[in-house]
Amino acid sequence: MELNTPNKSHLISTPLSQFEDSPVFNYINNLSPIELVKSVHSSDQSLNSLAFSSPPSVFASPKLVSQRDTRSFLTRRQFLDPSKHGLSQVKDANSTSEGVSAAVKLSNSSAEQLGRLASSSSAKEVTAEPLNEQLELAIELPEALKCDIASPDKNIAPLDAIRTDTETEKGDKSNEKHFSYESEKNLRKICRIEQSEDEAGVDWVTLVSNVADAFYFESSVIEEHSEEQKLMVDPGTISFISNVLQIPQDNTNELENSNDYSEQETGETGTQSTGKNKEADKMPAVLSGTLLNKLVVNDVAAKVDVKGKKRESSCKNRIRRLVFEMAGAHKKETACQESNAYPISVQSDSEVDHIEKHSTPRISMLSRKGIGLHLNALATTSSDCKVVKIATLSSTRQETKTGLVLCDNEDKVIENAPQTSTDVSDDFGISSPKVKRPKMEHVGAACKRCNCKRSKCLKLYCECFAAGLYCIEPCSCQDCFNKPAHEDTVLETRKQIESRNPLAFAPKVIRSTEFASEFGDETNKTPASARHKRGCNCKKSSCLKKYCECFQGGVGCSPNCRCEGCKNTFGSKNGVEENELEGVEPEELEKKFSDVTSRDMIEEGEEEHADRPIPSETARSSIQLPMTLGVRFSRSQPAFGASSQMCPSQKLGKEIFRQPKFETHLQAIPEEETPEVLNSSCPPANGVKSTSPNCKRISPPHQGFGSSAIWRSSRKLILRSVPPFPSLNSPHQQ
DNA sequence: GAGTTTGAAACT
DNA sequence: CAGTTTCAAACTC
Repeated sequence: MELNTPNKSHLISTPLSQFEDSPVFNYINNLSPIELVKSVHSSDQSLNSLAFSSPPSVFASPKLVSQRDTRSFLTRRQFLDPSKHGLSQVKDANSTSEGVSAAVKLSNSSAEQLGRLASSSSAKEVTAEPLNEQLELAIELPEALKCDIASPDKNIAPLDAIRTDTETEKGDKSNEKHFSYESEKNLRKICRIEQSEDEAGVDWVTLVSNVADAFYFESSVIEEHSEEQKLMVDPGTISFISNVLQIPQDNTNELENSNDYSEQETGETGTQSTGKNKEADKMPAVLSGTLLNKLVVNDVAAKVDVKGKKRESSCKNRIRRLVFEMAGAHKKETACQESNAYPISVQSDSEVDHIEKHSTPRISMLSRKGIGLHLNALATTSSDCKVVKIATLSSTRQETKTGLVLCDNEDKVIENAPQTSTDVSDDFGISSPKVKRPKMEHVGAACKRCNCKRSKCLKLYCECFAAGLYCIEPCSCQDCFNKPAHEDTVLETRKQIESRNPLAFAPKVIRSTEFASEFGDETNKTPASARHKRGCNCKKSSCLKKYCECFQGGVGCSPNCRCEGCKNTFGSKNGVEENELEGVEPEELEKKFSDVTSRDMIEEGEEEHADRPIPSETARSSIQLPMTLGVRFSRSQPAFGASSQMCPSQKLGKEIFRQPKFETHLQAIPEEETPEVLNSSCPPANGVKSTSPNCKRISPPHQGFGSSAIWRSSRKLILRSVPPFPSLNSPHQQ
């Protein structure tokens, strides 16, 4: 089923061979590796890649350009094969910050790049670098992207090295071939993903064929229309495309095994591809652009061939659907978890193992991908989740603009936290066959199609908007502006809302299980481990219906709740207090109070905590208190994303370090305070997290999470990755 | 599917 | 900050 378009790829490939034969090519090959290396700029291969993809976008509006750069970059990665990516390695920092300039450079320096490829062998060796470094790199990568690649990151170099492995092969191949090959590969991945994830019976084959057609079409037309198309492309589309491409890749990675590192990283650098490849380079960029056009801009791009248009439209819908479905699948899992009290473990053992093995690369991918996952969407199931979260955050920042993701109603993410977990797993390619969304039914329930009529889906009333998702067809909304076509409006609105409440888009439910799971803690299984950030205000539902956000999130009510007659089955405010307080010593109580107080200070909307009994969770060691304070500061910062991101990560790290004790009781303060994003990282609601066997395992040796030391390292990474409060609003922010 | 209930979000 | 209104989901019939 893989690809129906072998012919296409074949056609495309021919030019490459010719290219290779060209004198220029030979010349490049003959270039000494050393020289080539000089040309290389470590940090910014990615930048270059971006530049390649984005050149056309230059003409577009500034926003678009910036977005495209990052997005296109991400997209490219996906398309590029590990083998192809080699070319990209070298480039780096120099090029970058300016996507356009970089692009120009690329074309000019193609020869150099080719030479680099030749020299790649040396670079390839680098690949061997320790995973830790890779992780760091991966994490950092997002930052770099955010920065527009301006700052060359040393870290990046390793990635490049990794990429290089495949480069040698690439060097020989023509860009076009790569492109075709990649597209095919991607398609295959998609198909696989679908198969694995989607049993629903989507017509993947058709989708694939369509996609392939689209690509083909593009390849043929790109040169002619690339610029126009790009200009016309809707910004939202770009994100969309990136998402689509990315998702498949991730999944594929899993499926495809070991090459994750090479692939992922290669993908990044690969995009740059050697100079030879101006054309080749273009291809990925073009693809991204064309896809966008096809998907979104069909209307606009009248210039495209009729054929292409038709395909585009079909592809568009399908692609979207694909994306969402995938996301939805993840969501489904999460949803299931939530609804069922987390019957489903997010990750199977195998998954965990896989993650461990490949966590680093994946993380990097995520960050690079800029999947556009909203913070809300972010969630992690296991320790890996932590990393993932970070990556996502970074990615979000990178993309700067949005974080918005098209949401398929069917698969709509339930709620931030829960959803995220699955999403993340998918991103990582974690979604192993085993993991298949156990409960589609739940998913359906979890997935909500908004039905907004008066809010235009631009207010938090809209679930899609609140979740950082774009509305899609399944939605029954009226006068919807929450679509890629209105990205500017959406971003603007989001910005406004964030200005009012920086955590408006943060996950509402904070879960402490993450850490606990890592520590092998099972205590978190109890709903008490998770809490609603602000608490509910129920008066008539007794917190026994979905009207109650706590209940809906599968968490017990906390002292923060102002509910009346709370009977929350996940843990009533009173019940929790009683239970937790029982056996607590006076000292602990004091501590709890202090924690609560600190918490209150930290949390914006929260009120009255002091009055209320403090849950045992809150009570921790005296050490915690300081931590909390630290978190607060971070939170005070403006951008929700930043605050959430920064705070949580910091908190987490601190907690981990300082309080190993928490293994058993990690929940309390830190959790609540932790930014939603972080929280979300944990498996959705209830129990998924702690309950799932995976959680225990989660400590990935690979990443080093297993040991506290590792954690430290992870922490470092996290901190790095977290930019100082990037605001979603400013797409330009890098 | 229409109408009601509910509580969060938005507004004043 | 408190009170009120608006809104859309959740729920009921």
